[in-house]
Amino acid sequence: MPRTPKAKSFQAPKGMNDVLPGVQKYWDKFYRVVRELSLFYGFETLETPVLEFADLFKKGIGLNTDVVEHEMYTLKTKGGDFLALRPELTASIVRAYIENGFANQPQPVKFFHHGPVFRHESAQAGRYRQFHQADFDIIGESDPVVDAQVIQVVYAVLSELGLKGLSIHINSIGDKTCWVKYRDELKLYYRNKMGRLCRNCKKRFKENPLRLLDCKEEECVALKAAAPNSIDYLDKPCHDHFKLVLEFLDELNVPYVLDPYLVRGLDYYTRTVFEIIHDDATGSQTALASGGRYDYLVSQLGGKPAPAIGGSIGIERAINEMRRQDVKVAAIKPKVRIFLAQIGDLAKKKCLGLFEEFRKNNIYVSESLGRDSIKAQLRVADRLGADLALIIGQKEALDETVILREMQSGVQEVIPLAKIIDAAKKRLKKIHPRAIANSNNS
RNA sequence: GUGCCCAUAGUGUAGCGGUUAACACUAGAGUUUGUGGAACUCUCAUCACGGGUUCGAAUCCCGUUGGGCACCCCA
Repeated sequence: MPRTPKAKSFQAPKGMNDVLPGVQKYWDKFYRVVRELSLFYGFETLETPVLEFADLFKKGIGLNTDVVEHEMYTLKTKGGDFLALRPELTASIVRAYIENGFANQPQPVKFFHHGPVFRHESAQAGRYRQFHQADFDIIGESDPVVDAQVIQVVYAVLSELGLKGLSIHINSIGDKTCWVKYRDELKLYYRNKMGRLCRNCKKRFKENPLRLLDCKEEECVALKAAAPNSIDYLDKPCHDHFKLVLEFLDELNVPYVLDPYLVRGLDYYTRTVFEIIHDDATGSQTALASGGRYDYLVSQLGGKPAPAIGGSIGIERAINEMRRQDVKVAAIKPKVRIFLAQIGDLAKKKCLGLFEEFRKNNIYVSESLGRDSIKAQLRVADRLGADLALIIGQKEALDETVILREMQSGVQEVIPLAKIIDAAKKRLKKIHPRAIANSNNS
């Protein structure tokens, strides 16, 4: 049933947020870091549509996962297509890989992808209905070294952001052959303990015993302690693979914790799975990033079989953590050197022209052209911390002159309009002998 | 989807059944009209929305919406 807000003024839909100017500097920082590292590690940027066929996710992520079952935004188009707002990036990346014939390029292919994703769940701190992910994926390579590399990039991004207290939780959940054995073992273990399991877990026992290990109910956690580990049921190839991943991580000197009970909520994972977690003082943990290997996904979505691994960072979570840890981030905001003040329409016109000229000379100028009172304009100039104010009044506009005022001292001089750029440059150089006058940033 | 808590100017708060809804900061206008930083004056809230109880509601009750937390799940 359709519903529109009753309130007289509109609000953003639940769980969807405006990113206000005040926090842009964190986003800028994030994108700067992530772009730099993706280039350095050889990931090529890929962008995919926000909407995909709903089936892509049903098939890719798994019908019985919460993400697909309860959290997907779906819609039917006029043409009758069933589309969905992407709940994650991996399935789209794989689709793009197959559709654009990347299988015929030198393997592996390394993609960097970022953008908004959507999940219809109840919003709370660090959990939104629209949030952003940055994804690193390597498709077409099974060597465990790329597992380590993906983990390394993701970890590098978070630590380059200045985040402290990160730990990498890692596990291997094996592949199809291991699962058969392990699932049986789990069922065997839990069979006579059914009575002590929570309601959800009773369901899990039937549908997906692996998820029993995900439960946080006290009873279930207790039972879990003695449950068989997936690691013990890895077959030889999976075991060797995992062992090498860990050895590579040792070599990279990234801190990790073996977490035998780490299983992920998406069906496509095989072998390596990981989460990068921040533990805060109160003991609560937030996953800032996660990922894993998905060796069957490409073929499952109709491509020529290709092994793959990926990791994604929750951008909002990373940024929230930066703010919580009080990471110092400089705003990308040019230092205001010159302020243009005017009185009268003719003067406004002259200011408009001057504005362009300063821009071409790479000098950052500011203004408050909409304000008519000179007093109010100078107040703004002062607040912005401008070094110089250039004032064009009615008289100056007619004379083709400009008043150049040094804000600090209040000393003024009348300069011909034609010479103002040079005069202003010279004056700025005097005020900031070391700064390069034509750099527009401090 | 479940449970608990919350909602007053842009921000942070006061108000606890009867007030011109208060205070601080911010913002805008101004203090004899062409010059900033101080001071002062003024301006900015249909008290989230809708309904009810009451002579009277920001204040009590119900619903909605939104926010927070926990569960669930996840980034």
